[in-house]
Amino acid sequence: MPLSDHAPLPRAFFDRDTLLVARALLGCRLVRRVNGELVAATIVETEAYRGAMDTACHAHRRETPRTRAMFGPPGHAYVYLVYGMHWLLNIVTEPEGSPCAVLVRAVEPHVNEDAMRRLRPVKNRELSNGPGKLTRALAIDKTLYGEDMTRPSQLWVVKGDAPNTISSGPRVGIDYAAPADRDAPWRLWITDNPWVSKAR
DNA sequence: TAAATGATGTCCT
DNA sequence: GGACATCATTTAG
Repeated sequence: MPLSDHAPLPRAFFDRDTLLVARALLGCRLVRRVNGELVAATIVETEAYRGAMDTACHAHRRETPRTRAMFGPPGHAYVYLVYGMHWLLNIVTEPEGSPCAVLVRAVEPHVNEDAMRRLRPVKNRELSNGPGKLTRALAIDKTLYGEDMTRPSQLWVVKGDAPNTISSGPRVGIDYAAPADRDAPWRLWITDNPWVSKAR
């Protein structure tokens, strides 16, 4: 890949309405440098978590040590553990003080799929068709909490091919949220992409 | 200090 | 379709 393809998306890209960023991220490439190797995967599914007013968002009550990154400037990673075993990757959006983020729910291998398979040795699309699966395949965990993803050091995002069609629906696994937030179609995916996670 | 609870994945039937 | 693994974080007491 030419060097220009490695230029990270700038902070301004993330400093916008979260739903807009969640859309714009589809087709972009998540780039990871691990063990001296470069790996890239296309983002095919995202979810928008829209801050204090969104009862599905971890930051809707107040700032806590865990959610600190979401209150900070856009373009940083918000990584956390769910169910005691899975790391999930979010990218912080909107200005500092507005605790919003986009959850990356599924990716399609693009460059160096072998490295991903070594990190997560499973068959076919099981590799990265889910939020906890892709973090395993890209070696993303707590050590990347708060990482500045606008710098090409360990984890960043580069422009990709814009998808033809985008589909949307309710977010997954947020039964605890208020009905209006549960129903909001803030889960976005590339229509018909086979790497999209299975809906509940 | 203690208890409840997940922005999930895997294995079993 | 359902059970359950597994633990950091949060919230209650």
